[in-house]
Amino acid sequence: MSDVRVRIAPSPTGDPHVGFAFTALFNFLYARSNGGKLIFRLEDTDRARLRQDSERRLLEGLHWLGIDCDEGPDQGGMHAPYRQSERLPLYRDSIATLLQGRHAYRCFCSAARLEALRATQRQQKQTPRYDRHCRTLSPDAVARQERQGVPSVVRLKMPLAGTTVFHDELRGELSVANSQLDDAVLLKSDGYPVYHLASVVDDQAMQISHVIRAEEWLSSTPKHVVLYEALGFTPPRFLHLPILRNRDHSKISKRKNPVALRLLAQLGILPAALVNYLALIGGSIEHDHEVCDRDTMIKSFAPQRLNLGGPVFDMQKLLWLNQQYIQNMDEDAFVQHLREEVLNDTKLRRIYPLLRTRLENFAQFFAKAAFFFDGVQDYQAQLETLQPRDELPQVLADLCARLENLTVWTQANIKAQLQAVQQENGFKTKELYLPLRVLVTGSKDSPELLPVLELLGRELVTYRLRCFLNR
RNA sequence: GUCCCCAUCGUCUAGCCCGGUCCAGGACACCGCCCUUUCACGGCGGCGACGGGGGUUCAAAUCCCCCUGGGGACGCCA
Repeated sequence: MSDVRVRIAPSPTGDPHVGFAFTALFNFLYARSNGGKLIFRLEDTDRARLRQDSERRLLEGLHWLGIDCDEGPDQGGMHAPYRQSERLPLYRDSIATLLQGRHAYRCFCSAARLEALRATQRQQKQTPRYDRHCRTLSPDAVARQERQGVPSVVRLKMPLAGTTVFHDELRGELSVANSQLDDAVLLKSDGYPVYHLASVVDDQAMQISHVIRAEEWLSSTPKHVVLYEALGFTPPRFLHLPILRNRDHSKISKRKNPVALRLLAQLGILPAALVNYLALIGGSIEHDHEVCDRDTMIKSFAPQRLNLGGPVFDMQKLLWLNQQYIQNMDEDAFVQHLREEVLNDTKLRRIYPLLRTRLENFAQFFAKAAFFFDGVQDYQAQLETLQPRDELPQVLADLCARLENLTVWTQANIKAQLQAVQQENGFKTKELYLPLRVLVTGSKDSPELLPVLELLGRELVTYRLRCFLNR
């Protein structure tokens, strides 16, 4: 039995995407190849950005990928609860300890003041940083403000001099001058902890041995190390994973790639192929065995092999791998997959009302319903015959953004957005609906638009719009 | 702007730690040929990279420094 304990710790703010899958997979492989434990922890300390069914989707995403955790909110464990919103007392205790040990202080600065401060600093080309206005407040002054009910946060009192050194499993010894570090907020005025505090406290409490997370956290690791020490903890080992990129090398985004796991599934990607692909670009498998099953992956897993340059997410190679997997399926698996994932009853029943009046025979089903199944539509020729208005791209970009932010994906809500966009831009109904129909279904001859949009789902609709906008 | 990380074909990478076997190997994509009534699969071949400059050394993709380039962080978001 090993004492390796790693965690997957997403925040429930949206749909699980490939970056999440990449980090999750690496943690999974790390745990399984070392006989360790994998913990799922929900970092739900931001109630403003919290999305209702996000937790469920994250769990579904992991399940789809075949990444099973040993402890988590759905299955429990000896360090329950696994939702940070249910662990508030723990963070308050830590705050009390820090305050008592003078490692932290109360700050009464308003959001407006901080914003103004940052604006000036930016303007003067200085590093935006808290000016430590409240760091030297006298106990009396603090007590007075508290009595008056002025909202406050708790900040970490960073050492002013010296250097913080830590070790990254892939990069070796890293260090940063303490003078570069900010007095970060640890506890928000709503009583919820900020990521830095919550993750440090929980990683300690849950006896996490290795913090494996994306590289965007690398620069805040010194802060965490100071926190660990202020709390009297020994820091875990750190391993920072490169960030996936778009073709232009920017941080991967849904704007430029089909990143949502649900979308990838809709595009017909097998989870095993995705996992294989992520392991491949993550250096997790031996390069001369590109097609690699999970057991081999676990057996030959060698984190040191990981390339530190952020890999470009290459849909073409993913599709090639997917093809390999389909090719290697036996007859039963092939038929079963088609029946359960592609042409399942639920889907057919949803298509039924849209298509039943449009078929002269059942052979036409595949031609007329193809756009429900295929990823990319060949719309070019059809679109040209419509002679769309020049403003169409901007209008559709606007629409796309609106659809993305729609809280609930229903026909009524979609219609409201369509109408708003149409009115604001002075488009006739036909001028908007017809091109939209062609872009989304590949044809003018397709079922009623709103039900189609609803059925296709947000991911696929916005993906197809993006394909047009990025063309 | 400040700090941090990174750097081999268009993309993913092998090689780098322990310098010579590398005029740099594989995969995707692309191009050509073969197979094939077609297309795909498969087979064969082609195109294509050590970012630049200084060192160290008999010898550098490999070690060191500088530059350049790319990325990330700088929120009462994670």
